[in-house]
Amino acid sequence: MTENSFRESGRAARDSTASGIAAVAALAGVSTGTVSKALNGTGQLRESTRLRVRAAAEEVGWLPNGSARSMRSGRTYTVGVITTDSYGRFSIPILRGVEDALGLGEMLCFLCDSRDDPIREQHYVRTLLARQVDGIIAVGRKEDPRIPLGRDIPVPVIYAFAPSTDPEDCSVIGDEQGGARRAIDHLVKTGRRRIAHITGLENHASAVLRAEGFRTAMAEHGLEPVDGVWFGSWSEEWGHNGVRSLLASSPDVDAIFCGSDQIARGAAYELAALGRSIPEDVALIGVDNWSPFTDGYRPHLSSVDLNLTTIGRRAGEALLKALDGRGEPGIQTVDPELIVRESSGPARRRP
Amino acid sequence: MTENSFRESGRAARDSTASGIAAVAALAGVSTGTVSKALNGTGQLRESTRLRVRAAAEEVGWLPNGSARSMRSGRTYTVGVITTDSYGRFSIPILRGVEDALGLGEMLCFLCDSRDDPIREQHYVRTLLARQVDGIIAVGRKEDPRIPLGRDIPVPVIYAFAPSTDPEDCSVIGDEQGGARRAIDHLVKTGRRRIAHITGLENHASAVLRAEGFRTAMAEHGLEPVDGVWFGSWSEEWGHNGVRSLLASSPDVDAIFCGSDQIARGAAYELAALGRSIPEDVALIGVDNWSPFTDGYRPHLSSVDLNLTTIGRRAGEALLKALDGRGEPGIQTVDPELIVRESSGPARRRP
DNA sequence: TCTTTTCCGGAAGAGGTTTTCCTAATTTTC
DNA sequence: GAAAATTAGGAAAACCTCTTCCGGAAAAGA
Repeated sequence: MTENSFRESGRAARDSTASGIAAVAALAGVSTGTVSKALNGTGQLRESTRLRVRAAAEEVGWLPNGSARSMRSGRTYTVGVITTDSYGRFSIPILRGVEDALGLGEMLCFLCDSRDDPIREQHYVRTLLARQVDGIIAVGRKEDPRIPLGRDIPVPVIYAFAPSTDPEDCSVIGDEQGGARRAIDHLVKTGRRRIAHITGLENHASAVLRAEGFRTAMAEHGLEPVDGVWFGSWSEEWGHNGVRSLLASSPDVDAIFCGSDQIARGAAYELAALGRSIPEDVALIGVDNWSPFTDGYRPHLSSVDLNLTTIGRRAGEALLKALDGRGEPGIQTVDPELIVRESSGPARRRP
Repeated sequence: MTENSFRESGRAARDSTASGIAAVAALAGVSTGTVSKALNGTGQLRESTRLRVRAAAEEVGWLPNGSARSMRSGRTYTVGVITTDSYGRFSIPILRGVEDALGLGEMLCFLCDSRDDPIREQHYVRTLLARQVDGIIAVGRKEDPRIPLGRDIPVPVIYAFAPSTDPEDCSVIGDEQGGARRAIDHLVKTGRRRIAHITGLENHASAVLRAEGFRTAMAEHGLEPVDGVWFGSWSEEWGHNGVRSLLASSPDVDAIFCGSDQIARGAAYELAALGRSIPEDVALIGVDNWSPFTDGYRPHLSSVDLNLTTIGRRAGEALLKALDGRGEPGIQTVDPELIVRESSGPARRRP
């Protein structure tokens, strides 16, 4: 160090206006090429040189210039995430998973909210491509399949939650039917037989798939659904109204599988108001595992967690794979999980 | 057009491997500089040339290379958004506002979730700076002031929701006290006198500020708070418990200002269970205007909306200003709004 | 001491765009 | 029809980093 100080100060003074790697080079008394090698651990350098350069970089507070790097490497280590939902409740955990997966690759996300507007979406696709993103993840809000982002997109595209209608695309989605099956299996295993299903909008794939899963699982256990399937809306209020109607027509129901935690919360309050205790008289299971509702009040609600964060993580991983040339088309499903809480506890022993 | 076709095809053939602007230049039979001018509307060009170049760009599907552009201009038209919250309920609307503001400037957001971990936060700051972001927006989850992102950050930083402790920084926050005042004013104006306040954690600035606003507003109306301020947690369950305790000690309360919609929803159910009707016996107002809770069931809840989206928009605008050299340090507050719904409707006429 | 090998580090170019300067071509003016 | 004025478009540099190719110096071997 000391024997170099003359050279260092000399160069530094001579070239003190340089910025970026050149400033580091000047301070360390080496060429820019050497700095690059020292900082990236490439090339053949004396250890002392490497250390000297590192120290110089530290001193001038050097940070790599991403633009310059991308221009050379052709990669930006950046992905675009387009969500059709205004980053609603579903996009958020998915985003988190995406970030988890991409963070490992030192990648950053551009977040774009298309607000379900095709014009905005196309605009974002162009903007993202102009910024040379390495890939794009399209996050949906519903399970309903969606039209692909576009033809001839020169980077990999992964669809999360809402799959692409093109089977050649890569999509990562939740397993709605599996979730319903887990709920029903659990209810049956804990002794319930008169099971009803109150769920959301009939024109949502999520509701339809859950209902299918419900019917299939019931059939497998040799059970008949109580009063078919009650479609309504995704609101807490529908939980109240649905339960009221249900109990009026089938007062002997002993379990209700609800299409969402909001519906389940409404159902819980209404059951209490009608004098049924949970879980002794009626067991309750929701979907989403959304804590403001599952843990809002007693009893805490059992719920099917679609593992949205995992969906996001898988989508991120799929993208990394695709960037690595190992992309696999097709639809990948993520296993849901049943979170058991008080509302599906043991039934009152039949008298 | 026709008289140029020879030249065009000649150049195109000779240089068909070129990419980017060069490919367009070859196809249009002009130089790259001319293409740049034609596409950007700069320089002195014949209209026919401009059109020819545009057509060529269209034909080869040209998109500008963001990296190259940034390298020349020094601007990336990119901002980093660091949220301390896992993009929770508060960050989301703020983000939306940010995007609204920045979209006008054709800017894109890098979204980073620091998860309240200072190490992660510093990591993201470095990463963002390395990517040459034009600015950074730090989004908080609570109103509690936060330590600045760092010293010597070479780009403007705007703090949203959680202000910076350094008054020289630029922060955009909500007006908690103003929100409380609006709620109380409305209650008093509609004839309520025995008003209580049930709110969240005592060590959250949000709760403390709302409580202060509550006390001040009450004093201004010459009223005494019923039973002081009930601090608890931010949960629906606390709404139940708080109301139960409150009614036990002060059964003549005629309005409750709740620190959140979740608390208010719990309060609503408990009041109903105790035989008080809303709003005839007791009026109810929450904070957040979070529709799953305000519109969850009857009665729909009145609520103070802190206008988070506006906070985000203002933050974005402040950043654009700062980039324009017109940045203003200090704390900027955004006006809240009281959304009146059924729960604060007219009281039962006193017998 | 001279040759061969090994090791360090420098010079230069590429990547895509914008911009400045400058020349050539066209139009205007007398 | 020639000189002046204006306009159109080309050439090259700059932005910053990484990488390839090479030359020079030191070390090792003869």
